[in-house]
This record gives sequence, structure tokens and C-alpha cells, in this order.
Amino acid sequence: MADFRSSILSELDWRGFVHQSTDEEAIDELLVDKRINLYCGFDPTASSLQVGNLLPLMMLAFFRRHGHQPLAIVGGATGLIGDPSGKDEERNLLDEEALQANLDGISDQMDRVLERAVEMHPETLGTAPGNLPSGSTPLLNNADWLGELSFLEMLRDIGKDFRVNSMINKESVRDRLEEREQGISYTEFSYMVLQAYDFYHLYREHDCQLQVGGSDQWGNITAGADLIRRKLGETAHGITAPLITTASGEKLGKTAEGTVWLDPDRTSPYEFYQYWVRRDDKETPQLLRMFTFLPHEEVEEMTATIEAGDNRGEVQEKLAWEVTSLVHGKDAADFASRASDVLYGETIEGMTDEELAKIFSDVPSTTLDRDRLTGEGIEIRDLFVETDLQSSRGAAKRLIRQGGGYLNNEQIEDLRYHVTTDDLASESMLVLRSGKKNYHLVQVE
RNA sequence: GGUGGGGUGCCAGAGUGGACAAAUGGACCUGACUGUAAAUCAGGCGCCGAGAGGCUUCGUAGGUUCGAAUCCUACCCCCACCA
Repeated sequence: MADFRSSILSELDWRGFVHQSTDEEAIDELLVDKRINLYCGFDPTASSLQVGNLLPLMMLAFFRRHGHQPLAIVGGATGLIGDPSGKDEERNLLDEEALQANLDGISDQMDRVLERAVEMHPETLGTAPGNLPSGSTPLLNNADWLGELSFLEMLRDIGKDFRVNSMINKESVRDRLEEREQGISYTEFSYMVLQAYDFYHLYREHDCQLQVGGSDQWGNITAGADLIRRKLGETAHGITAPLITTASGEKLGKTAEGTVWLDPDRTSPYEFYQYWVRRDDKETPQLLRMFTFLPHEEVEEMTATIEAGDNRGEVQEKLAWEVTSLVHGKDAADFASRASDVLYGETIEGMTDEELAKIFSDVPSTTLDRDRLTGEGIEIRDLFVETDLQSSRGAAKRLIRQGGGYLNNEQIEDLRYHVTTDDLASESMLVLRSGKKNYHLVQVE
């Protein structure tokens, strides 16, 4: 690890964000006493960012905390094309309407995260070359400049500066060329040219000298820097972050259930928090570095705790709180943390509807007619199936036999138990649970 | 277009007339130990059934047989090599 003069680069380096870069020393020099503009592009493939996108977003956040000005670029134009990097098959193209919805959703999230990023942990804010950027992060859509470019202009002015020879040597393209199955379309092949043009445009129009991104963006970033050199004879820079995987080798932010989103309507803050709480000890230190603004000493202390085998889960709780707080706000993080305490606590009884509804607000719920609980009541297995906690009566049977069925946090022993109004945990609610962590709230009406 | 190989449960992959609801591994689920972690151990993993047991599955549709994932016929799809 080199010693850096600029606060931001030493910070990024310490936190493990620097995987590849065009020229570390030059970048360091550039960042020492001048505020620069930098950018990272985000593809609008969905209406929400996911945990995987958080990595480059954190880079922007750190830059901002060190007094630099991030620009968030959404790929309104490139999103129409689809980036082949890291993809093994051709992507479906989005129509413009869907794209617009995605752009709105994503830009909103980025802005909020970058806003909170400068509000959290003031004690670790960087020594800024300029005043801290305030207000929203400038958000640009590359459709604004790429859209105006005609195909002929493109070929004449830009295409000249691209050597196909070097383009096919880029990993993102080569992988696809060697893959006989899929190949690569001309459209996707051109993606790199567009992204390079973005960098060129931003360099000229917005004085943007640095591009950051995930490691899969390396080829695209250098293509941009090359274009700037050829056209202007000037030097622009790029930094990529390493690819982060979980201890079991999966992509960050993917679970068996699917993707962890930043959009609270897709992944509730509680589930988001839970995702981080459940991280493996082995990956937690790295996550603390990259996804929190905690001071180095604190991170090192927690790392030592884990290495000594003394962690009882509090490190993950800290991590979860910090990340949730950044993405969803302090209140949401506090709430998720409190809800977790109750949910992983003991028997639920003698509570009011209000209390229960609050704690379980993020948990899936079902409404049931009151008459179904009167008289005989409803058989417990049917309840498991109706709430989707189990896929069939057979599965519910197994679950209960194995001791994984809980009603109001109490283990169900009788396979043929019938649930009646006597089982209500509060005035009108029941809490059904499958295994350790799957809750379902049943509301009776 | 020609030739060869193949389609089995979430995935990989055995099975090639009865012992097959289908080996084995992974994923996944549950329990124990813990910390909502890892590792380990135990159990489970088509549907119905308290159970005995029953029912529906091996690309699709027919057929042979007492009996088919296994044999035959047609069709669909995939792969390899050749052109």
C-alpha cells in the first residue's frame, strides 16, 4: 500500500476500494488540494438500485465527504443499448417509458444516499480541498448529449478514434466473442464507444477528470480516458473497485429469495437491515470498511473482536444499523433494530393491536375472516399454507413435526391443532412463524 | 442439409423392463450447538393422509407388457461433428 498525500485516496485505499486505477500517483496529485468533479454511471435496468450498486455509490459518497463533487450519471441512452460487461448473454432492451420510470426511481435514491452521506459521522469527514458540497448531487442523463449525436457524426468524429483491434481485446467484448453460444451484437459492441463518449463529454463540459466504477467497468473507463487523450491530448483518470462477493461466493445483495433492493417498497427497511445482520463473520470487516463511515479505529477494534472469536453478533448489528441508516434514514434503522430485538425475543402475548402492528409492520400479513376462527377454528396447517409460509399441507406437516412451527413465538406441538380466537396475541392478531426467521402476521376482521 | 449424442426432481447427475417417488452431490428447509454468523451433527426435501396407505411424476403423445424412467412409434427441443 502506497502512502497517499490526498485524504480521499488514502481513505479509499484503506477501505479497500482501489482495485485498478489509471495512474495512482497522478490521481493522488490531482486530489490533494483541488476539488475535482468525478462521475460514475448507473444503468437504469430497474426502477431501484440494489445492494450491488451500493459499492460504486459508496465511492461517490466518500469523495463527497472529502470535498469533491460527484456527478451521478444515469444511462438514459446507454440503457437503451445494454452493457455487455460482465453479462454472458444479450440483454433485453427497455422501452423508453419503462426507462424513464427507472431513471426517476434511481436518481431519487442516489440523491438521498449522497445527501445522508455527508450528514453521518461528522468526525470522519475528510480534510476537504474545498468546502463540502452541499445540496443535491448534480444528476445528468446521457441521453441529453448522446441523443443529439447522429450516427454519421458518431462515425466521423468518434469512431475514427476507436481501433477495433483494441476494442476486441477488452475483456468485456472478448469474453463474449469467445463464447460461441451467444456472441455479441453490433449494438452491444458499440456500448463501449458510447460510454467513452460520456466521459469525453463530461470532461469537456463539466470538467470531470475522474471516473469510478466497479471492476467490470474497467474496460469502459479506459476507453473513455483513451478517447480524451486522442481527441484532446489530455489525461483523464479512472479508478475501479474490486468485485465483492459473500463468504459463500455469491454476489453481494443476492439471496435465495432474490435481490436486496434499496427501494423500501421492494425490500422493506427491516429486511434490508436483516440482510446485513446475517452477514458472515468472515466478510463483515470488509463490509464495515466499505459500507460505513465509521472511524478506522472503530473498524479495527471490531475486526479484532471477530478475529479473537469474541463477536456475539454485535458487529453485524452495527454494520446493519449504519448501512440501513444511510439508505433509509436513522429512524428506519432504529426501528428495524428494535423490531429485530422483539422478533428474536420470547413469547408474544398480552400485547395490543397497536404494538403488534407496529413491530410487525414490515412483516407480510394476511387478513382472515373472524368466523373462520370461531367454533372449530382453522387447522394450523391450512393457516401455514394460506399465509404462504408453506407451500403445501405436507410441507407444513413436516415443519411442525420438526419443531419449526410457531404460533405467537411458541412452538406448535400438535400437528392437528386448530387455531381459534383464543389464540389471538392481541385483540385481533396472531403471529405465525416458520423456522427461525420467517414471520407472518394474521389479522382477523 | 448430413451424421452422431442427448432430454430424469431446484441444479448437477446415476438409473436403461420389476427391488424406483427414482442413487449420489450441491442448493434449500427444520432441529441441536451458538450469536439471527461460520463449522459440525441429526432429520427432511412430489401431492393427499394422524397412520396404514393412496395418488400423480423421468421432453410430449400414443403403443407393447401382468408390470415402463427403462422397450417400440411419432412429434418437439437441445448439443457435438461435418457441410
